[in-house]
Amino acid sequence: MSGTLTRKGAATRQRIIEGAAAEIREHGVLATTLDDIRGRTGTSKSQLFHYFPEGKEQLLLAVARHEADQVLADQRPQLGDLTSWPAWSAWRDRVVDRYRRQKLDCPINYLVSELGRSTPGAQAVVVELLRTWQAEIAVGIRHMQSIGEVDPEMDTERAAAALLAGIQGGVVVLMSTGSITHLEAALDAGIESLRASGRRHAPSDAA
Amino acid sequence: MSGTLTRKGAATRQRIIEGAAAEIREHGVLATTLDDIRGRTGTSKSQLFHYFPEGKEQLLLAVARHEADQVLADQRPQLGDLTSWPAWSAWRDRVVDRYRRQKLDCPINYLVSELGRSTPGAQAVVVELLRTWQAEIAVGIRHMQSIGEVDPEMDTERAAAALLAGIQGGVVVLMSTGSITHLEAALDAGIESLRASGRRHAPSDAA
DNA sequence: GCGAAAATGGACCCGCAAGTCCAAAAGGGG
DNA sequence: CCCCTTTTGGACTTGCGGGTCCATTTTCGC
Repeated sequence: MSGTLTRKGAATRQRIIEGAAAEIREHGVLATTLDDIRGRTGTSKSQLFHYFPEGKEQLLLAVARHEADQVLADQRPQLGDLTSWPAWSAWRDRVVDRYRRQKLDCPINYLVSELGRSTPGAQAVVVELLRTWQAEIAVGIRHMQSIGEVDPEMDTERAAAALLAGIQGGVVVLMSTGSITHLEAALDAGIESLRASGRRHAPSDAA
Repeated sequence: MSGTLTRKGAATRQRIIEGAAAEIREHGVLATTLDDIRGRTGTSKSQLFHYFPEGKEQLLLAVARHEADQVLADQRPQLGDLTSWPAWSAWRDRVVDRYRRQKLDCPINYLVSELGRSTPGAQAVVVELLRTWQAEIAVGIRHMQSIGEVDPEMDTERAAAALLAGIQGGVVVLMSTGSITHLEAALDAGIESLRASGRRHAPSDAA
């Protein structure tokens, strides 16, 4: 893997990343060995090191990037279209659904707890994910302010941060206990808080 | 370790747990080996297995219990006394402070992501911690309802769940990015939401 | 103080999983 | 069709870390 990459090579590389991601989702990073990945993807040890010369860490980082992209992709298009209360509600349902389906894993959480500490690269991936996520929520809030549905005095970034924190915490609780109610409660509370601020400021019936 | 445990033995056992906890807080579970613990606590391999015959997992579980207790202990007495808005504020500060100090680790988070999946015991520890935590918050909310500071119609458990999720998420973000603003924002938003509900329902000046 | 039980030291074993190596098999441009 | 590059297979090495064992010392009830 010195610059050039055959069509076949690129496919293999991608297969490795996706296979590794799946394996990790099922069994956790800790329990996932290169041999597991090798077995699942039908590749050989040399291929793993051919495409990821720096070893496991590099592979995990690639997986992390892939999963981080996925997290946001799974919220589209709703996340990019928070322009009415029904739209917010649709996004809320989308998020809940996404995590309800794959309750066991959170690609990002292990990322933080295992790679994050050691690898600066992993840190960066997570920071970027959270930054983007929060920014998109903030855009939505600002839009609601512009149409008079949210208190214009509200600190947009801080509100977005609180909502994002609620989501993250909801996911953590989901992973810990298997219960999705915290995620739902956090999302509902966050959104309701936005609506309430709007009603307080300029009571326009928005339902 | 067959039932009896000398005074000295008990001390050693405790030293091992605390040393292991510290080691894990500094370097993460993944990077902590029995030899690290042995070195740090000035013990020998045989002692580790003497006190934790089932091996590393048993030791980690003991550490988990210890850390879980610590989490709640660090919030006392404020957590048990959420009886006025200043008290809520004091608790909020206490939580923020606690996590500001040890930003790197969250004993519970690794617990979830690494032990949780494999060990049913670890799962139980976390569930219990979250349950207790939420219950105490709920008691605080109910008290505020009883003195007319929070909307009596509010679903107490759900509100407590949302607040708890915000905290957890704030901690996760802190660990990922090193920024504590999310934790602060989540706490502030959650508490403010409670206060707002009270003002809406029965506007008694509570500042 | 004496003997049993507990506590300790540390050498040793063993398996697993990351990483290395080389040689063989596509693949693909000219 | 030829040669060079990429891709692949899989055996092998190596180190690390969990776990075992036994001999020795300390503790403690009587």
